[in-house]
Amino acid sequence: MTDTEPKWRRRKEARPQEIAEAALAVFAERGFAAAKLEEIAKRAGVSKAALYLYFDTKEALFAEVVRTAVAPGVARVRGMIEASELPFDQFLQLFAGALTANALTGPAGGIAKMVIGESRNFPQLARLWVDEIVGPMLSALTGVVAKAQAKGEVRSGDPRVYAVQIVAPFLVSVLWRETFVPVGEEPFDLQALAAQHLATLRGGLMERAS
Amino acid sequence: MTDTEPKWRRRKEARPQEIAEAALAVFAERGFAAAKLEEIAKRAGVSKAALYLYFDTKEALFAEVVRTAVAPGVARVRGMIEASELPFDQFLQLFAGALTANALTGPAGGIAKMVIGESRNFPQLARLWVDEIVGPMLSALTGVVAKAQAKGEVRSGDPRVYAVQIVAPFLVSVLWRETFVPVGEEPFDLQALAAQHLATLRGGLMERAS
Amino acid sequence: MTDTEPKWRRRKEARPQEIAEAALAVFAERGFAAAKLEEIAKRAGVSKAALYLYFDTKEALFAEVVRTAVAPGVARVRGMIEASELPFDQFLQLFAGALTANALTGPAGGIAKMVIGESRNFPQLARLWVDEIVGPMLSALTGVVAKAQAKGEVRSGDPRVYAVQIVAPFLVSVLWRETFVPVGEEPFDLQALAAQHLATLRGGLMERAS
Amino acid sequence: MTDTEPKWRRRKEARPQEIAEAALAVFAERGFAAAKLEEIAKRAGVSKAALYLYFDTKEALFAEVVRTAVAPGVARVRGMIEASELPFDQFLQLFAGALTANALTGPAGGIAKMVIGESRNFPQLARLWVDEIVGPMLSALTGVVAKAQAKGEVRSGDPRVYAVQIVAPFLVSVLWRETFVPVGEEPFDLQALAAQHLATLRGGLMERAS
DNA sequence: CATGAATGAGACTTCATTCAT
DNA sequence: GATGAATGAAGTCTCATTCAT
Repeated sequence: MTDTEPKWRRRKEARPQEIAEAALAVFAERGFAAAKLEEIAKRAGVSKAALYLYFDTKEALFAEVVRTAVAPGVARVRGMIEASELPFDQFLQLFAGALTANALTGPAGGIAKMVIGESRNFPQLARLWVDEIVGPMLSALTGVVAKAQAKGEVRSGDPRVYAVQIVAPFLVSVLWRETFVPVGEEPFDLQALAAQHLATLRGGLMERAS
Repeated sequence: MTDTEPKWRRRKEARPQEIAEAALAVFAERGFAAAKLEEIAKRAGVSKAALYLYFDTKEALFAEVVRTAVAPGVARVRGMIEASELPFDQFLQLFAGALTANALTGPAGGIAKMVIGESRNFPQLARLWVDEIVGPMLSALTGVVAKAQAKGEVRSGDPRVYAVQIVAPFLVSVLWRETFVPVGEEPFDLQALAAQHLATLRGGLMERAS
Repeated sequence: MTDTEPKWRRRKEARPQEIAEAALAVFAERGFAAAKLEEIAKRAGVSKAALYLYFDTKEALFAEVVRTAVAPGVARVRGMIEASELPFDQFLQLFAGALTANALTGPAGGIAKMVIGESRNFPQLARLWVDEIVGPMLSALTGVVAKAQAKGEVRSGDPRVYAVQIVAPFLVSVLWRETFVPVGEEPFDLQALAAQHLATLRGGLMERAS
Repeated sequence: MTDTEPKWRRRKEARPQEIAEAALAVFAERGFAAAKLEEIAKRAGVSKAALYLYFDTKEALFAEVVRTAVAPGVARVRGMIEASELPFDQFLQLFAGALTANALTGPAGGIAKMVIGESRNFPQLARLWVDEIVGPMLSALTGVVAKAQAKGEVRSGDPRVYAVQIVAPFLVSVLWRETFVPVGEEPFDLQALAAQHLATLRGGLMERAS
């Protein structure tokens, strides 16, 4: 009745969220099969059995967690698409800035690992990602490129390939961070990489032949 | 008398290779934890127990398989390094051609998945790969870029980042093939991608500002 | 409503004890290697997996069980030592009485078998027993004998050997019970053996040469 | 044809004997279940498969080995029985001497361990030993004691118990050697033990009360 | 709601035993 | 006769999942 409970006690309503976060972390680190519910429970500060109050199976928890992690990304993609009215050069800058800000902080790396690593074991997962995230993102980007081509801002060529060229270095450096930084390798400075990448996209890698 | 199908055949020399190949396939598909020795054995056409005649543990089999898959790659990297005396433009062409030829056929995608997916669970594996493959490859490429910069062939900028920019689209399209093609997505045409990527590297993505 | 026999019952406090007892019995009968966890579990009325809630490995269970069986013995040895102020003759009687009472009822025989049979495979076990049980017991007995020698109650001679002479028949008859009685041999009547043994110790086996 | 073979090459006829010896050693050290055929084969210098040329199963090998180890003992027991016409005092001396000489060198300790440790798993083994060795030996000794009692050389009392009293210290010190000496304990000097034991049997442990 | 206790299914691994050479 | 190669059966151990409190 009265508020005799210590103030730091977590709210019941927060539980599913806390569990999902713990699960995301563990799945991202270990992969699906090697992740133990026990560890997830411990990190979430609950008992193993409690997980089943909120999720039916390990698989359901996994799917839910990955799906949930998608939501913010989706919104951001939509934003990018809307920004596509800008001149292409400015668009790129905006886009790179968004990627940098997000990829730096967020759990994107861990999620990417999971999707890559478990796609064969969970085709639904791959599908979900294609449908909800990667596909839209890639089409949007492709569309922007195509539009820019129409406006004469971008050279001719397969716009889908251009899209990959734009995104790939960011993805690779995030995977690098997840894979090799833990064993002592130098991470990439995303900020610097973004700047240099933009410059290259603008003018090529090589000195003007002239 | 007639060929009465013996229960098993003696093939000491062939077996380890056969097992390693089966293991590579299964590990690449499932990841370490989800791979079952039973399936590896079945694909190799031997009993589970036979695996232990050639490998001490599942982990040892995994490590060995991933390590072995490295060898051809190492040789190729060496080749690239030697090619570094060429004009940078020609070098790029050669390099892209080599990647294309190899990444198209080989098990590179599956191996990449394994390394990315299991690096947290097997840090030794990540180390091995950094030390033996990725590290040398990246340094070699970085070195070539730096040399080209000294000769005025390449713009100023962090050569390590340039190296990533060069390689990233190839890596991403291989991961795409492993991850999303199995669920019905269109693969990338590496050949075409290579051509367009080289063009972009040469002159930038965008139309000359004039 | 009625007592619908739940699949299992919660008995946190009782379980470890129950398991330990079952394990002791099975180990004593079969030895370490031949003992199957399945049988231990069945006798304890739990599943195989439940054993691992209380013990980390089969080996740990074995060690723990043997170690635990030690405790009462230790106390008894201490008691004997305190009794050492008695005249030697009375001491012997007390000692034999204690051995008889214990060796008759307890699991001593089974434990002895285990220690003897598994000492090579588990040197730690042999050490534990020497340090905690056999060593102290033997030294205590040796000390009592030596003291009695000093008081002129016992003939000259190696007191450690006297200690063995005193104990050996009891040990042998317990081993006999464990080894040959199950195949139909007559057991020894410990009570009678104790009486006759004491008499012999007092006056020798042979008629006075006169 | 000609004797070009190195002279140290083992004869085929020696094989079974060599295998049996190796097996005895391994069984004595490890017990039946923990003994690995691989180790036995290695010690005998043959392949695992070769064991099956001479013995049908592991169990058969075990039984055979233990049975074989019996033979010399049987002969010795017969000898003792024949010596039973001697005055009891001299008989004891002879008997103790024989035990000492044999128990010191032979594999008796290991065999005793095996019989004790595996009697529950191999009741036939226990039976065999009772029937062939322990039983005859004990009856013989009991008989000698009884005869000596009839001649007034030995006090009244259960002759079977006397037999145990006579033998027990020897048995215990051999078990001690097998069990605790490997972990660093001092062995008993059988010679000295024999002497002191005989003295005790003659005149008791204690100073004449008078 | 929450959890400690329990379990069944399944994985890796070992080993006595057999087969083809 | 001898052996290297192979296997089936079995054992230890793990873990997602469920029950009783």
